[in-house]
Amino acid sequence: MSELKPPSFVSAQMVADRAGVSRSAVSRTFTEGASVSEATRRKVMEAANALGYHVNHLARGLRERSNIVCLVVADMTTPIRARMVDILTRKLQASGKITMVINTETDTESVSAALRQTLNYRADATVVLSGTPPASLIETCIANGQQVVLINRDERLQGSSNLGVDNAMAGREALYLLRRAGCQRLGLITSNAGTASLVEREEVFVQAARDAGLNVTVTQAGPTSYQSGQEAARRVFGRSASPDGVFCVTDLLALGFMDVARQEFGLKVPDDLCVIGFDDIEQASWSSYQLTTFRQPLDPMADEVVDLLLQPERAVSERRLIEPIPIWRRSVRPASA
Amino acid sequence: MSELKPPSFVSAQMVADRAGVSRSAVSRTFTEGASVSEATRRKVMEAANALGYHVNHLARGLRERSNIVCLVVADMTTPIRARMVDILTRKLQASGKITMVINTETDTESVSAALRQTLNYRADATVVLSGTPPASLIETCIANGQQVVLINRDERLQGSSNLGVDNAMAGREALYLLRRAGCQRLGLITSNAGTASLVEREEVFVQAARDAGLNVTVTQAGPTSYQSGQEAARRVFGRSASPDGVFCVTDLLALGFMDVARQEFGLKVPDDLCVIGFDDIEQASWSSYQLTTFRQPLDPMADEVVDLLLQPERAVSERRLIEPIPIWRRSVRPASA
DNA sequence: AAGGTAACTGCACACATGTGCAATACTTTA
DNA sequence: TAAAGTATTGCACATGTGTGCAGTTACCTT
Repeated sequence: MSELKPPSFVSAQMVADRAGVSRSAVSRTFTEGASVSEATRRKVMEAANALGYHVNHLARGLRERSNIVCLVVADMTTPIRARMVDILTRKLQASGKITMVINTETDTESVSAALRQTLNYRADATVVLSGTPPASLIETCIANGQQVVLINRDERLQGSSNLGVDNAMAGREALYLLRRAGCQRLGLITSNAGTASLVEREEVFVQAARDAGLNVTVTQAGPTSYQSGQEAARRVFGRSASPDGVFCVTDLLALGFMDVARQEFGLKVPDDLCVIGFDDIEQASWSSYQLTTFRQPLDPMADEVVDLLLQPERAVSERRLIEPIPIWRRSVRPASA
Repeated sequence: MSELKPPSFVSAQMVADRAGVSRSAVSRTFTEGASVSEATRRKVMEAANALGYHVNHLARGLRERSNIVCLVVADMTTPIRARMVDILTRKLQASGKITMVINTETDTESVSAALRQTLNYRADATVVLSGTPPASLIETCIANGQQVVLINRDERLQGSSNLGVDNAMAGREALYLLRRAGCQRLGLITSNAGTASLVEREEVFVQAARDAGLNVTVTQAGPTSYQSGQEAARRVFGRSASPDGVFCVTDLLALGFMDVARQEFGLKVPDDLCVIGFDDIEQASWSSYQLTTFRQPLDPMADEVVDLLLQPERAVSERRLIEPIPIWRRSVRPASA
């Protein structure tokens, strides 16, 4: 569409001409461990600085690894996602990679387009934070020698590395905490996202309750957000048999739920109502909330991702599970009254 | 350090061989508007799909524009930054660009490294969301034909496009709202970040108050965060002559400030204390806060950035100012009692 | 001083692409 | 049917690197 002139960058040849050496000398000057005499190196550096030369990583990427890692992510404004992107880009950078962010919707078509971009730019690896990539494209990535790491998507896709938090543990522990607090009528709040992680937390919680002879009212609101949490609370407390202990599969849901429960229904947390979330986003620690929750250990997870990328042979297809960390705050009573 | 084999991608030559045509034919098949017969195009597409071929954008980037845009950003977990990154990546993608995110600290050394990466990857353009890039590097970028867009950094750097919100307007309006609410003792809460934007909001507010014959107590806490807002509140209300109306240069500061004022000092908002923020992050609208604030119109700003990139001739060095939108909520009294 | 060795340098190739130019195949017109 | 015109194709070049290989230089040892 646009016939824009490409930017005119300075090439190694120009530097070589100015320094009066061969282009190879320039290349070697900028290559770790290559053999160049101190004299030529100095001449080259001088010319390079004068001209403002910077090695072209695109061209370099033609011969060897591109050092590009693609990050496929949706819902980037969600606090937990923002933190993950932050930490990942940081750690990837620190290990010499550069991050391309592809912002998708969670629908498959959109993710497919993202995966194609990954291939177009010859990324060494693709990290998928959200959405469900189609198996066929994953295979293409892997066939081309790319590494694929899926985070918190537990669809087992052949050849990709999987990494996620132990949702089952959170579901069981949440139930334990609520029971210990003496809650009689349990509730579970989830979104309609249908992500495997969310579903797993829900199912384990409900099953564990059933095993203990307790019933759970499941409420499914809209997308994973504060507003959905509010709406869920209005639905839950707008009728009889309202719960006195709820597990929200996400902190955002929990915070919206708490606000409506307190402000619109006059409930006291944790006296009348105990609330547990999941993620440990920053807002959960704010003094208005003090939400008991499970922290996703993002730092160790990101470390694990970087490790996988640096040592591809470690990339077993078996799923790596990381334990979430229970964060005890004041939205749950310590023991039954 | 690592002698990792580069991924083995399928090239246009392989497709050509399989389809029994020349490599040019393959190239033209994937080039908009090039001349290829329907028959060969079909043969090529078939071979390409069978092999899983994807055009190498790195190689393409050698001859023409790379379509890469670098986003230099710090404090990515801040809600306002996360939203900006989200919106920008989205819009850039929609206009055929791909985004490289470079996560920096705000210190100059770190930003310099980021700018060098930009040059290494032959980005068409660099968008700086945070930090202050050194003028010399900006010049290098521009000399190489790159476009540089600085957002909310009003250091006027020669040749770069500048874009930001009208901080002065917000400062003046904040004062007006507080005075109309009948506030007598004004306070201003700021961070120690020292960003030009923050400083400008502060100075305009203080000056406007002075012009009206009012005094303002300025409190400078730590970095721009909820915790700094809390700390500021403890400092402010822990002594005599505490304010009954404050302008916090950032929503995060305002929310922390409000929480401590209400929970630790028993103040009622807006009855005893009026609070105004800036940014309109999502949490400002949460029912626990209902913060009156000024919205950064991120969508129009991002549109403007994309426009600038697509029409470089529009990139005047003059600064583009966008008006923040006053968002009226309940943290300020509508009129004096 | 001769010979051997180690350090350095430059040539040429490979990497994957887009396109100008000339050659060829096909279609239309007189 | 021939000529003229048009659509398609392939060659070869250019883009900027890194590196194997061979050739050159400097230095050290005997």
